[in-house]
Amino acid sequence: MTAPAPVPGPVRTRFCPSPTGLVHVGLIRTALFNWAHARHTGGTFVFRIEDTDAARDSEESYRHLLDSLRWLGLDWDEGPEIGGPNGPYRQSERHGIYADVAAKLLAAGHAYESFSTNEEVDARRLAAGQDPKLGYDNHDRHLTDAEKAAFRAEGRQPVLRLRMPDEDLVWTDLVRGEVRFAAGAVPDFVLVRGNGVPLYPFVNPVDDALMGITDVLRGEDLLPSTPRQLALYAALTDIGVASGTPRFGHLPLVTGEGTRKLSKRDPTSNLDIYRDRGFLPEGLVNYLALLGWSIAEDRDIFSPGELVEAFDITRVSANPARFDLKKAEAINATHLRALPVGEFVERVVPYLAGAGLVGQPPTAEQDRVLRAIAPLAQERMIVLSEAVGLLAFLFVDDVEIDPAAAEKQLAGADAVEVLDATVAALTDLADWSTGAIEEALKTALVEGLGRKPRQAFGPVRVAVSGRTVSPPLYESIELLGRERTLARLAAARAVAASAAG
RNA sequence: GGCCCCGUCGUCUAGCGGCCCAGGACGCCGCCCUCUCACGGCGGUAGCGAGGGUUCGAAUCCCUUCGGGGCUACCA
Repeated sequence: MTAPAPVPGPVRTRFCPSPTGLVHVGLIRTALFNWAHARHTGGTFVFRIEDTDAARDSEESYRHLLDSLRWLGLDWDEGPEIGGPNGPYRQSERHGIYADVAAKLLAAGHAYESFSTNEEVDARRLAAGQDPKLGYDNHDRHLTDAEKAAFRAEGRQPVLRLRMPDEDLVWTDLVRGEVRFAAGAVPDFVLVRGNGVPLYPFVNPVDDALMGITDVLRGEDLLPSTPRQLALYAALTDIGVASGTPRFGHLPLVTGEGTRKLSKRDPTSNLDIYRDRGFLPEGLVNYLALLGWSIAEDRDIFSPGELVEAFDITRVSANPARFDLKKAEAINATHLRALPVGEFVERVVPYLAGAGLVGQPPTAEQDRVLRAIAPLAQERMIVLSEAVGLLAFLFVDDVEIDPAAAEKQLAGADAVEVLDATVAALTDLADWSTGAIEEALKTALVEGLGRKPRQAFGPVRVAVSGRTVSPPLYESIELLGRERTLARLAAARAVAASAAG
């Protein structure tokens, strides 16, 4: 077969999920590549909802899908809540269209009515010494009117099958190059069920054709269904429903820990967990884009804008890609650190507010503290939710001292001595600033007590922040203020004293 | 079983016949910086699945083989 004639015109891609359950990261990666390809080429990105499975689809899942794409910044030009010239964009609202196209296909002879039951097909395969797994045998292609009438008289409802061409089915895959299926390898498949309900392999290409989709980028799991769609497109083009065959690009599968396709059951496949933990949308987009694509030989950090600028579908790798949480976190952390202070504060406030630490919006004082600590916090976080544990001590009256930290740093007479010296140094400190605090503490603890900095500041840190790990001490003390600092030092001293017995 | 896809460090990848006794990133290890933790800097670890060709020359092209994966519904 010669290469099919492409759909003419500028690029039009689409994303067409079913609203069933959780939003899968592999699905999002597919959406991302379609979006990036459309944006890069100045084309159009169409969003269509394939909600034809009433049993599994849900309105909640539908809303969640829209919300997820919006959060990631994957904006669509045509689709739900936006509309467009090729709507409606929910399959559940398009039923009338399919019956009409099916009738035309039947009338033109591209499709035919088939009455064979699965049992009959298997029996014929077996009788011919063949493996029943080969499937339907194209037996009903040339039924006479009398034969059809006889079947109907038995009460049988025929399915509608597409007549597959007797030639190799070939296409040049955007990511894999030429792919070929031998003539006869794919049986005539079902377009419409006996009960009149059209099937996915039929409605999906019909909608793509009607919506003028030029480039179909989808998961590799759908590659085996492409020869059927090629045949369908040829038929649709013949009857004037399609204006050509789209280009196909089969994206590598996203795998989980092993080598298997990342399943919907795998908790790590759920987009929500990344969002809830405080991944930045641009961080996740950056990482997801790396699953099968690379921007340059020596670079892997980029913004969505830079992705669009550089994206080239023909440079997408054909290998399966494993989702690596560590790398995703590293990429996100880099984006987090690069955030301007104001923006970081804006994004972290919902997490802090959610934990009851600051108001929504924060008070002027909370905002001042947040902005001051932001640069120090940013380089210690990989996701936004970590701000809660890291910064809580700045927004409460009294800290709760972590038992393990107390055990480690407040366990003896040494700690008492250090804390006493610290109180003495800070109580009347004239200039309550980071620099003056640092100088006062070094003088009192390092020089005065003759301790190594490491040992000197441990108990102070735990007293002030409640933890052994915190933002830099002097800055923290300054932001905390004299009153709370001294109160915490006193409280910690009591703990240390009782431990010292 | 059949059809199809894939095969470079542990992971994601660069590489499209000489620039590669293979580059980057994450991870891991070490050192430096240092009030903790990070950040940052420096260094290290580790790979072309195997076998045949083609070629002056192959990670790159061809074949075979092995391995991994996907699909095999009147689901989507």
